[in-house]
Amino acid sequence: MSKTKVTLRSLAQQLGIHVSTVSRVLNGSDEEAYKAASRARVEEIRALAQRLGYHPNPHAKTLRTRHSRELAVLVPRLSDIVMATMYEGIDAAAERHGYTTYVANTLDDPERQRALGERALNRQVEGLIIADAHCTPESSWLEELAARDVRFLLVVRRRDPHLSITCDDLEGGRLAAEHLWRQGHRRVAILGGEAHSSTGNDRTLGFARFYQERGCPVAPSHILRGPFDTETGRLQGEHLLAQPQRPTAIFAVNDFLAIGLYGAMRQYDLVPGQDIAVVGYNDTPLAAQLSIPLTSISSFARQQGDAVVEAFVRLLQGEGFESTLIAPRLFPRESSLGVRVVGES
Amino acid sequence: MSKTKVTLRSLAQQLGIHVSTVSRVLNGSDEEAYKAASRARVEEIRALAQRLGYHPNPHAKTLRTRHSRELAVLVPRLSDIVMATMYEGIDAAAERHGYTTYVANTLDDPERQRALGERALNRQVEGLIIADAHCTPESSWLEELAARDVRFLLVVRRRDPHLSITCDDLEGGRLAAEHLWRQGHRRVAILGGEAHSSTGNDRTLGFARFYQERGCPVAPSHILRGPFDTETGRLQGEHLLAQPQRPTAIFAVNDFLAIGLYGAMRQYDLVPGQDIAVVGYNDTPLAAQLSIPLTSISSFARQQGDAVVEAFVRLLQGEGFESTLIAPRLFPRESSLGVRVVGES
DNA sequence: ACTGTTGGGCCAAACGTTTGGGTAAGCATA
DNA sequence: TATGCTTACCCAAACGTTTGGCCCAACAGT
Repeated sequence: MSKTKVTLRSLAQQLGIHVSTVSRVLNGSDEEAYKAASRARVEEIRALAQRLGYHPNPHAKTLRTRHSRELAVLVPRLSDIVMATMYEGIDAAAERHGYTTYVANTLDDPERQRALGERALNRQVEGLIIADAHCTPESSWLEELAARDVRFLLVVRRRDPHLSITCDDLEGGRLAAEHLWRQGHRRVAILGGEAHSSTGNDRTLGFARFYQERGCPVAPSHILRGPFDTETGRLQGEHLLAQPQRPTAIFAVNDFLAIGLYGAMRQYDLVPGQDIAVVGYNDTPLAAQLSIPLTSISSFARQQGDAVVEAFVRLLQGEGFESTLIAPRLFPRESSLGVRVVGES
Repeated sequence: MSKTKVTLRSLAQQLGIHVSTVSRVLNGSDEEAYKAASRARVEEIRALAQRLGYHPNPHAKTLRTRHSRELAVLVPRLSDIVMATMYEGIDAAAERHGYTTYVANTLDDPERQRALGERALNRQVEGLIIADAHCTPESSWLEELAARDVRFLLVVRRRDPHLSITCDDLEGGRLAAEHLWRQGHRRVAILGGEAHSSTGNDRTLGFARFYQERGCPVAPSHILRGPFDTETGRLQGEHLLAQPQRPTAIFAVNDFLAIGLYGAMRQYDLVPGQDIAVVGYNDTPLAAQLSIPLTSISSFARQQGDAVVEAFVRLLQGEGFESTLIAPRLFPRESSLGVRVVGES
């Protein structure tokens, strides 16, 4: 095939016309094209480009126009199914809009976050999509970015006042609480996740507030914080179950914590949904497929990814934008139904 | 801060020297640098670059050198934990070598695979890492690539004779078989995954061959093929369990199939590891954390990702390379231990 | 006949690098 | 004194685009 690269110049040469004409024809609208060349020429140019399989060199284009049509995405880690799913949404939406994306694993480490973010910026990306923001102020990187007029958008995790697209996690926590409250659970516990993440905080807070408002606050000793993983779920589960006054229901702010909790319960010969009600979060594909299907709250990760890109292209086009909350939804399943609540109530 | 972009030229201007000198100093070795400028100058240039935070424009660099130091990675989907984990390995290794990677979800669709791969090539990436190869010849894209001298490497899934880095899945299947055979299982079944993927095929084949060689071939009706997901695992599990002569052990070629199988078993009031032995594959983090921990075979996905990048940089440096198999390893857990095998044996 | 206007282009600079050649000054050597 | 070798640079072209101007011919209007 094309022994030699097919470029704007090579096309122009073959047609005996100037490269600028070819350029205008090939990347403008019809209108632009017909302004630059006659009808016949336009046809001719397009046909040749088609036949030879011309593709503009994106680096040259970027160099010239200073627009790379690239976005960088920062995630804690891609092997987290929620992040991966969210990123799929980003990827698909970016593709629709002709953007390419880089993704970087920051391991939730502020230093790596900064380093990788800056590297992306040096690579001339047009903006940053940040999915690993910490709501605790260990780092002022986001503020610096804002001051430097770098365009960025937060997703999944928020940190006000920066623009973000997130699930309404306060509402999600409330949903979980309401679900359990309705079934009579009064002694409940929360596996609350990392304190630096708004997801863990908001879900915990939304849940706790619901019970609080009904005069039945969640015992502080029943609110556990820690990493978002299965191992932690097991550990914290063991801890809770060892207590004299066991909770009758446990809300885990993500499904992995819930799965770990399942494991802990099994050690105590307790059955989720039978002895203790369990509610998870994120509605991971696994939730519905576990032996005992897990009640979970969907945060619509894919949609979040989609939405953040949509927001970004609007932003890049100079349109305004405000932080957005996506409504969560609870999917009730066996793990939280049918627990007979006994005792004081 | 840097109101204006800091470029080679801007540096040169401030020092009153020529841009080429700055270039040579800034990106060559010490040797190169000292050949291009005096000791004092070198210091001066480096200091200024440092102070102003100079970063070369990668697009200009690529345009000029025709080397983008970018790799594209094609995966079926990133929300598959195995792929995500493998990609983390790629990402880390690429970072070490100063390469950047793009990743694209091809949804295991040959057309998308081709389209996204070609798009990456048009973006001037230096090579393709392909993790979604089909071993069935619906598409001859790989052969075309080879004919065009495009550099690419397969990972996770192989398709001979193209170069690949994969887990030794035949051996993995054998490992599973040996494990179950030793515990007396003679009536076994396989959830074999997609027929277009070498992973499913090799694991199935390795397993079946082991039993075959011992005069106890796996019944064809006990070898089920289909998608790699949990839903399929449940369906195929239900199918197997409904048969009059139930298998006493089931090998699922990935953990998701196994988890689906758990669900099916529960419907029949059968307990994994007690009534039927189950072995999965990939040793997903979840496997060990399930209520009934799942015996699984690690394919060391992360290492595969790491290795494929290492291989790629060697390849790009013109060094030779041969397809490599990574040894799998079986992690025995509760799901496959302690099943009393009764009946003819 | 003179003055616009428009259609159909061409020209050249610029984006930020890299790199194969200079070249002038200074010094040693023959 | 002529020659050669260093040292420390400079020059210019090239990578593939985009884009603000410029230009010439043909035509319309007055």
